[in-house]
Amino acid sequence: MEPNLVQFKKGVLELCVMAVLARADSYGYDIASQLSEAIGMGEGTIYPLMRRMQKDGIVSTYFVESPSGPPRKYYSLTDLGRSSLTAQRTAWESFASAVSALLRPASDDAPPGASSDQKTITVSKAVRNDA
Amino acid sequence: MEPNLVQFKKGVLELCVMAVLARADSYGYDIASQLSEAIGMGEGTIYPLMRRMQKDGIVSTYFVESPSGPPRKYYSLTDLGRSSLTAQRTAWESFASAVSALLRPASDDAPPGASSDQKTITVSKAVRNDA
DNA sequence: GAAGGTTCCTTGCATTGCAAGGTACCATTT
DNA sequence: AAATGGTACCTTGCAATGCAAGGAACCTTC
Repeated sequence: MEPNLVQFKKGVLELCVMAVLARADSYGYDIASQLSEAIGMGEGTIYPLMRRMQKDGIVSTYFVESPSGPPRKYYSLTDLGRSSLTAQRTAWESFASAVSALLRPASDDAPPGASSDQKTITVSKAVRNDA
Repeated sequence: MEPNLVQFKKGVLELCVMAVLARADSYGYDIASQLSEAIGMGEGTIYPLMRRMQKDGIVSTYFVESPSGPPRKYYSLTDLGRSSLTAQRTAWESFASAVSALLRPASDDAPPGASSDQKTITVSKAVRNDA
């Protein structure tokens, strides 16, 4: 994954982790692998993240022996985690659509109920004298 | 805007600023106002950001007198800025669609050409003993 | 001249993703 | 049995960066 995605990844990680766990319980190394493929998350990121989420009551943990290494620490979404997922998913969707709206070039940004401040600046003829 | 969006805002700001400037040149205070409405960006954020972008050759600046305050420092996308916008827009779209894919619950995540590692973990019967 | 909006700016704080490094378990190879 | 390499856990330090809070200057209105 190109390194210039770095800037986008911030903060959505928790949401992605919750999404992964909503499908099935999983353990750190595997979550990291999945999210490394999907959005380029590094492994070093997952453990602090998971600890934070556990501290916040989003996930609970249990151990399961691994056939190929140290015991796996599985994470499971709590009820709080599930409701947090719902909330954050909504927040993400609204955020993403706001960004998409910004991204589309036309100026049809006056959907029904717009605030109608005197927000039209009309840069008319700005004299340039930049370097 | 709810404070729990904070986590999503990171890093996309530059893209949003470029999108705003692609429509029309603008000045810090106004960009901040627009993005404050759209995605909840704080004013204190814009000035370091703009300086960074100028240093990186993404924008150039020129001053225009204001009828209602100190002179406005207008920002204009450079050619580099325009191509950067294109690139980052693409990156954003692919990132956003990756997150959306994660977010949709079904497990149809094996599109043509999947890597086919032994990636199927099947949590089968994990014995829970969490606290 | 006080108040308040506009417009620029800075400093300090806190969050947090990442790279790099470390430990340990297990199986296979030499 | 030593070495290798994959799995799986973890930590430390760095760097980026969004924000709140504060400040200064310009302007208009009361």
